[in-house]
Amino acid sequence: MNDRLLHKWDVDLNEARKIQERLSKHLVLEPYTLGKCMVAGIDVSFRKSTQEASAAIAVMSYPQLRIIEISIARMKMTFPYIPGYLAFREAPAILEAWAKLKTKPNLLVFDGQGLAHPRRFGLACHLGVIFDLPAIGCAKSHLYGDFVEPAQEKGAYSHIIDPAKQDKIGAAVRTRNNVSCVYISPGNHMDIESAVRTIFSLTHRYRLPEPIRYAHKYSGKGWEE
DNA sequence: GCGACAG
DNA sequence: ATCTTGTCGC
Repeated sequence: MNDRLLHKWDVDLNEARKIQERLSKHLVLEPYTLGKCMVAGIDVSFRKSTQEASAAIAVMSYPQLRIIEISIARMKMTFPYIPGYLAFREAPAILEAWAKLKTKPNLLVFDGQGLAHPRRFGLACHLGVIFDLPAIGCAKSHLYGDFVEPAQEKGAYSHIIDPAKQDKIGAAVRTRNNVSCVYISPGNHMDIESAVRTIFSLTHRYRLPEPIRYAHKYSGKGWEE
């Protein structure tokens, strides 16, 4: 964790944008090779009625993909959902769940965008930079950039292009036959091809990679009592 | 002004 | 994301 880059989350939109632009200078895009490690799936669910957020971090061993530890944290949410600023809504709960985690993972998979973002700094980049760990954004829907629909067969993918600079910022990926795409982009210490390759390695029977499936399952399980 | 818009 | 039952399709 790079404590020097921690900042307040209760800010206005102009300040939030400046924080994204400042922290994005710390992004490192580089090849990543998946090997024996601890991989974490991270997801947050909400309760509209109580204005509460529930973050879950599911740590799994790779390549066994067995659950090693689950950390859940609930808290009041303050920041609204604004496309392009998801980190300011979800990060506080994620950081609290992280603090309670015994097993610190060395690869992070987030339920949201990474580089495929208007300012190239989605949720996966923001927390990937703060944790200073390899991170991947794995979103269930598209936010920013142009792409052509990949073939329907598992394994097919096409690059997401930034309409501003015309360069690659991610990929629309078919993880199973005849399912909708997932949108993959680098978070930190990761390049596009490494991110796509890694997501395929973490995906088995379902559309979403295993760490994300478990994180989603447990984030919605923090409401009992 | 119009359409798009992670969770 | 959340609020919700049954229901269409492989």
